Amino acid sequence: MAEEPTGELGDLLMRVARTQRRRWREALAPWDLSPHQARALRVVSEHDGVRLSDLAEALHIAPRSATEVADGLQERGLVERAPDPGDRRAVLLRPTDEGRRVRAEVGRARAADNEALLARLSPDDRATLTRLLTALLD
Amino acid sequence: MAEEPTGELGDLLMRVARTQRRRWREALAPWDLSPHQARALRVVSEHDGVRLSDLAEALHIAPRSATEVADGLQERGLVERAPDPGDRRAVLLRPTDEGRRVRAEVGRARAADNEALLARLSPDDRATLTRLLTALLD
DNA sequence: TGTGAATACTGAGGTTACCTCATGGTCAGG
DNA sequence: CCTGACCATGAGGTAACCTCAGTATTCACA
Repeated sequence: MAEEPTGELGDLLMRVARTQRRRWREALAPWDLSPHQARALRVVSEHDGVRLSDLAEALHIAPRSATEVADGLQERGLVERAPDPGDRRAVLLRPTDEGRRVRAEVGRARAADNEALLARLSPDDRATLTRLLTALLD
Repeated sequence: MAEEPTGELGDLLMRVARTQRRRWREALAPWDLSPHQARALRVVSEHDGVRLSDLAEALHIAPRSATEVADGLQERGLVERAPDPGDRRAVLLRPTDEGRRVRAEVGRARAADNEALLARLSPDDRATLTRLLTALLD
């Protein structure tokens, strides 16, 4: 039972996305990070001082779940928790040096992965694709 | 913490896919089916007489997990199990009348959903998008 | 033609990544 | 200074996967 032929354009889009997601997951394997963790590391690294609740919002998950994502990154020594000086209820997440290093490596891997996917498109085609996809996002 | 600006083309693609996946999940809500179950119902309806192992392959999951997907559809009365006359180890899945009806409804909903997504693209743009996405699939 | 290896399904039990609800500490407006 | 909202997290639950083992059956072939 092989793949069915590509029917709708929507199907096609989902298939490309699925392929890319799989590639991305594989590219992430050397660091033993889930896509979600990698994204969280990026958010934390970019904002330097991120509340758990903000992380939850960025990741579109419940605040309680952000605690667990942060736990995972903290166990690996990639982020650390610090009290928010302006609000003693809150906890701020910051990248460790190791976290910054890993995040840079992962960023490079992601760029390379992206480039590999798009290698077969001309610059014109890429611009066109960007235009069309942007149009689909409202 | 709002959405970050769209950086890479790969990001853009994933965002469109994610939006579409969410829309699709919502469109499926009236039938209380997961995307996976809907896909399984489609596979079963199209082939009339599908082994569990074939379903597993079509869904890219372990055979054991296909049993559970089938259980879910059977509980809802959408498919039924029957012994394979040609191999007494195997079980064949068939849609019930209700299953066929639901699958048709879901198919219409999916088509409408797809159409809604693509409404803002001209026919030319759709053809172009199809070409570009196909190129990305090797 | 009997027999060992392979195959089909499923029970048992584990993992992951989410969730809700409850709790203790903190903030802020009246 | 008090009441209601808000922050993070413990406790506990669920859905959708997985592996491993077991039973029934088929198949290859000596």
